[in-house]
Amino acid sequence: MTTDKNTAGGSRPSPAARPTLNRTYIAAAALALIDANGLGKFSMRKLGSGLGVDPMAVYRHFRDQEELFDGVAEALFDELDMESLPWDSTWRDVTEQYCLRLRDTLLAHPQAVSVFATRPVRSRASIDTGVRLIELLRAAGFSPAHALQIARCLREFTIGHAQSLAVVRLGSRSRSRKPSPDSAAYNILARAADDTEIDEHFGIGLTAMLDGFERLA
Amino acid sequence: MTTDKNTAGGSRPSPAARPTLNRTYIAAAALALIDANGLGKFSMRKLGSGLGVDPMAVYRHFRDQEELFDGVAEALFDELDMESLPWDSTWRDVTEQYCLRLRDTLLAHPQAVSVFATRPVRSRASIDTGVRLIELLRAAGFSPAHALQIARCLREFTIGHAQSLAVVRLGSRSRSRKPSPDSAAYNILARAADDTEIDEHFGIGLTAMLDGFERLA
DNA sequence: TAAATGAAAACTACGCCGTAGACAGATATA
DNA sequence: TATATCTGTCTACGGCGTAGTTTTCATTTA
Repeated sequence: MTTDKNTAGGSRPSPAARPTLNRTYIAAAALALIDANGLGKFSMRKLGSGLGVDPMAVYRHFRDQEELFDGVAEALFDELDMESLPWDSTWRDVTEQYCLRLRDTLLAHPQAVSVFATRPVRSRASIDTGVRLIELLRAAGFSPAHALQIARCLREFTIGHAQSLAVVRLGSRSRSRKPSPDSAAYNILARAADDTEIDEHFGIGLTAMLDGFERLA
Repeated sequence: MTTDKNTAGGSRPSPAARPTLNRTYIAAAALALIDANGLGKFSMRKLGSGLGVDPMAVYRHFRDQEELFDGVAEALFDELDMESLPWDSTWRDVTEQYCLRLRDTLLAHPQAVSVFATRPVRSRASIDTGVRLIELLRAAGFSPAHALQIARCLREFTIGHAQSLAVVRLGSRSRSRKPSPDSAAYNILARAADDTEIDEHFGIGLTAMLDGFERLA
């Protein structure tokens, strides 16, 4: 279709203009495309055209779209920069920073949150971080089982929160903000919702959970 | 293509065999299809064929696939049967049962969890339940803002947990269960993971959170 | 009874999608 | 130089969502 730049002969536009594809570069481009247009409008063809490359070129590096999305999730994890957490601080400090950073990073990519939420990240970096977190909790006096359970709970709450918030913030749905159906009870809800920032509760829930975990030590 | 049952004339297979389409019936069929084949393999055409109907017939009742999925989320909410919660018990009892029921219902449809997680349910029943929950928490001594925040936290943790668990349970990915990379630290994690049921932590996190909320009253 | 109405479902068709498979050029290895 | 490998290209197929149009049929009205 757009064969105007590759004129019949089949020579590439320029030799070293593009630095050869690789998984992380492609995954980053895919994430950018999802950020820009939403997951629903993503396609392998658009990715190829965004990369200035034939759509099938991506398949040299990823088996299929699913595996590419695994790569996108991995890219999101890498963006967390987990090594820079205050690992020498208290377990409570570390876990809280972990959650906040996870939340902020996901919310920086609201269109990609569900990609991250719907698959396990199994990269080496991810596993190492998990191990490190468990070790920290063990050192703080938690049993191995409790350490694992705490880590799981925090991760799930944070992702659930980010997902929910991303939905609200993107929210192309729901035209009628306040139908206000003459019920006093509903007005209480509406008023409370008006007065409450949509993300204010995360800190409260996190504190509540961490407080609750203290007594497991 | 499959015109063998409608032989040229165009008469339907049987007059009253199918009770005319409607939103809830179609949404239930869509949910069943998602349960059976996964969200990725769902298509409007398969839905039509599953209903014994032309694919375009569904568009009489839903604007497009997105709106159909809204209907699926609503069907999931209705399955929660929120009216039957122990509304006369303590706030803690009610909220705990709410979370457990939400969790169980979502896990009964692991392939559809992300449909529920990625859109707000705005049906009358859903809003009424929300209002009722807020009222209950208010009556228990929480401020309107805190009531709302507590409800949001519990919902997000529960959905995040269900999503995570659904991913693990379906998990067609990840062939290598235990690569066991000779690290003692890793072995601790692996051992803990072996000894810890994958869903055991939900109760712990829920209790921790609810304990933490007690002090807000 | 017969004609008019209107909703429900079917049919047709368009452009986009994921990706299998064969191929071509560049680069590394012998 | 000969050969293998690695990367990106090209072609093509079947399936997809859904816009636009037409058909069917139950209901209403004359």
